[in-house]
Amino acid sequence: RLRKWQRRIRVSNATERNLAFALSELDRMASALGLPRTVRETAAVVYRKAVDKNLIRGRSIEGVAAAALYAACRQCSVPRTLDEIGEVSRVSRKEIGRTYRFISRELSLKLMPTSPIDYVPRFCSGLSLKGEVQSRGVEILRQASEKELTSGRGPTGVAAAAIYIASILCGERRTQREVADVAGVTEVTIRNRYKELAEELDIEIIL
Amino acid sequence: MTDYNIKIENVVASTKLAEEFDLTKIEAEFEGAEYNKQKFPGLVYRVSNPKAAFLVFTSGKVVCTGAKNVDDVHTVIADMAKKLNGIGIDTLEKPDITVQNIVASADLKAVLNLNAIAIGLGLENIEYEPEQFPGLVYRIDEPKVVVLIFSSGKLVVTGGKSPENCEEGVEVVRQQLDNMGLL
DNA sequence: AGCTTACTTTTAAAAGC
DNA sequence: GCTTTAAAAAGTAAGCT
Repeated sequence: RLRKWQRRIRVSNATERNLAFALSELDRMASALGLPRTVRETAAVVYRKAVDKNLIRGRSIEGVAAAALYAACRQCSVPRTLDEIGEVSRVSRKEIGRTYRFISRELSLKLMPTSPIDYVPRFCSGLSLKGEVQSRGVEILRQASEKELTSGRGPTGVAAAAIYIASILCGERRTQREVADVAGVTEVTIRNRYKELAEELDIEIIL
Repeated sequence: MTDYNIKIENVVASTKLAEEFDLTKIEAEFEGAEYNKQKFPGLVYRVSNPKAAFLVFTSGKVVCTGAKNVDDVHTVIADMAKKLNGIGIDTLEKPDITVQNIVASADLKAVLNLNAIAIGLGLENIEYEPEQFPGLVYRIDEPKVVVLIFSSGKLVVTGGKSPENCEEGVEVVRQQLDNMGLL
């Protein structure tokens, strides 16, 4: 029947229109965050899976798109915090977080919590620090992890503290404020974390 | 030796003390009572000795929270009924008091590796987002409680209906961590 | 730098939006 | 889903001196 076909076409149009909108949203947010094409493609895959499983019902396209992007960043080891995703989305950080938990569970993404190490390259380049400092920072984080100094602490804060220490050890000192601004944490957090790392890992910091 | 310092921190209970309440009258008679219908449909009233907070509704139902143990809940609710009677409001004779939730804290006395625990318990069974909150969230089916696990070894058990539920919850977590060699 | 206050998470009930 | 209550855990944040 003609009606039936018209309805299918209408649904199809709506579905395609929604998908197109979601993909443009992913592109817009990814561009604003300076994310590489691979991450956008990963996010698109996550979003399509969510659509295929009818996970959009009762949720906004923008919310699911933001959550898919958040998940994709983590899958690609180039994490952005919920706050950062929230800054380029119309949806609140709280809604993105709740949607992320939902699709993460429904799609069995099984993502490990974000590692502080994955933030090192981005933070270091934001501070114009060379590969040597990055390596130092990563090494400090590995030792910190072995000594149980990262459990329960914010990944960005620990990463920032490790970079702060590494920059000093490499003779390319960055101030706590500079590191704090790039990492999106307060100077107080850098101070608390770096003091703990320096003491527990026996690192001498001479200012 | 099996000293996990399990301590009940909060008990939430509900009951029906009357068929209906005139919250405006109670607000006028009880010192410190707060009632803003547009803000929240219940009247808020705090008491001490034992310390607790009440949410009183026009339906005659009441929510009691903040008590440190189940006995205190009964004591405070009985006191509340007396106070209501004191201002000329009749209350039901034998109110059915239901404990709805108990929050307890405990200490496994061991530093924990939350990443290892996340993998051990199964990423699909837990929630651990250190960027958001330092505790790992573990939902147990039997007893049906939620346990927050911290790297310090401290625990928070919530959702239980009885002190026993909380103790069982701690034991379940302790045993699972022990079996995985993470304690 | 420190102190204080406050928000993050979890849980449950109540009545209404 | 939100609103309101209380409470612990530990990390982070913000305001004030």
